[in-house]
Amino acid sequence: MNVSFYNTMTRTVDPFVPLAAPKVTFYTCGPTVYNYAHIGNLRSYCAEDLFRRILEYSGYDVLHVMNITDVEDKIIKACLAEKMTLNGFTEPYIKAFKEDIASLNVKPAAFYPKASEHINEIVDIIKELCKREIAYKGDDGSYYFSIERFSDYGKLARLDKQDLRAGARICHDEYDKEHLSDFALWKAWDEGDGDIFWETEIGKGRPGWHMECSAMSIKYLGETIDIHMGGVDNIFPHHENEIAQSEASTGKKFVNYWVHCEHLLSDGRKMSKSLGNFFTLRDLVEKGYSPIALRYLYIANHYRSKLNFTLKALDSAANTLNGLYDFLKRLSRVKNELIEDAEFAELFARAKATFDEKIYTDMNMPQALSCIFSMISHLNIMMDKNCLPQQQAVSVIDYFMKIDAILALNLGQALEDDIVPEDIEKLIEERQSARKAKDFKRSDEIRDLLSARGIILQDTPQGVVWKKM
RNA sequence: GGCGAUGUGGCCGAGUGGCUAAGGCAGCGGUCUGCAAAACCGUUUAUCAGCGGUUCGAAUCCGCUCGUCGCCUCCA
Repeated sequence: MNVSFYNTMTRTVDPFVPLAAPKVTFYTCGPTVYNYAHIGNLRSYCAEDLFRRILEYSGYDVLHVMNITDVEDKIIKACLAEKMTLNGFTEPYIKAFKEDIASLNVKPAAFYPKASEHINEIVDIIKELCKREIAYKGDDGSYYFSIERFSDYGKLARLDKQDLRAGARICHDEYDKEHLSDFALWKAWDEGDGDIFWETEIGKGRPGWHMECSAMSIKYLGETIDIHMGGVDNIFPHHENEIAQSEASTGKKFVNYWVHCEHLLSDGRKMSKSLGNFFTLRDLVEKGYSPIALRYLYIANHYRSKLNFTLKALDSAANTLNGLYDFLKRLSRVKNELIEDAEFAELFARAKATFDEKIYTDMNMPQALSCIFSMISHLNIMMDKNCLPQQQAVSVIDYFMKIDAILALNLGQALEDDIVPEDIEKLIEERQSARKAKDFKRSDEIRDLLSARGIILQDTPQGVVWKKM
């Protein structure tokens, strides 16, 4: 199956052709670690994870690198205010970030390079850009990239250089640039930076924000990579600048495919603390939501559409997820003998083919899931009629386990045999005896007792089944 | 101010020229049950922000209006 997806550079859905199949080089912009990630940030990381998992599902071998921005204005300010070292300040947030994405079943990247540990690589690129006379040193000792001297500037965001200059906001503190839209590659030290600086061949200071992604992408993945992904708000200036720095210094194309994830809104607005619609994953977990329900909410919506987050939508996602678990449990209890059923085979094959087609066409998870739910409904009817053979139920379960490599919704957990404490087993038996004897007072007592322990009983025609609340 | 995106049933959201506008959640009805619950089945609610236009035909293309969102120097 051929994979295709929307490339921001071409603005079309393009067939994916990697440089050296089956290997795929994949770079994503990571967090700036001065705070906890919010659920808008996390949406991007989940979309990237889904993207990677789909590529792997289709047979590619993905080498994923995600940078960690640990040198930046806000970080420096906070560090100095709290009188901490850079690492001392950022490490807890890096740890929290990795915990957050792990709880969302985001696969770890192969490398998480930090800006602060790649100063040499950054300086080398700046030196190269100076040698090629594309970068210049300002009077303050900072280095800037001249967009005038890079003819392709603006090709990703489709901005015109003339407009950029005309539309740029007035900058009061950066007189040293030749043009307002030139951006900093290296920021010379000033008092505001305290003891956070590096002594290098190009002077005392720190890297500009855009440099790290160019340096790390080139170092870990090569001068030209297959895919670079991130949030839409990074298209300009961040990704545009990455292209400029990288291509101007190597003379080669930087990235073949650019993929961007849309924003998350909260209650129809941009998230902000003052509106009370600002959430971190930790906030939601405190409210009793499972990170996997949030993951479901993310992947059930197309990555290029804005997603309107509400607690009601998250409730809905959690309910749907429980429905999936219930369905799998029900399948696992099917014990019928094999009977020939051409209808099932056709239904199942069609659902699988549709699912593949949808995920491989610009990662259309909403439609892929839609076809899965239609199949579930058919299979439930077959189970209602007692005409789904065990062998087929098992093959459906196997399939769900297989696609969970993409969905990562812990579907396997639904099938794990819960260990029933003996006393619960006994109580269930006692209740059944009481019911037979029509001692409903006692049977209801037991039901309430178990309910208080978080056990829900289901009296089905096939017998009593229980599940945890 | 400049550029761009978007507005689909109670909610979340697919669908970008043509079968009866996916799917999920909620609601309602039913099956099951001693009664419930859970589970499952069925199902009500949309002509697609408003107005105008193009077309044999539009949610889907064009124009205007209104709302929301994003980018325009470091925010996923």
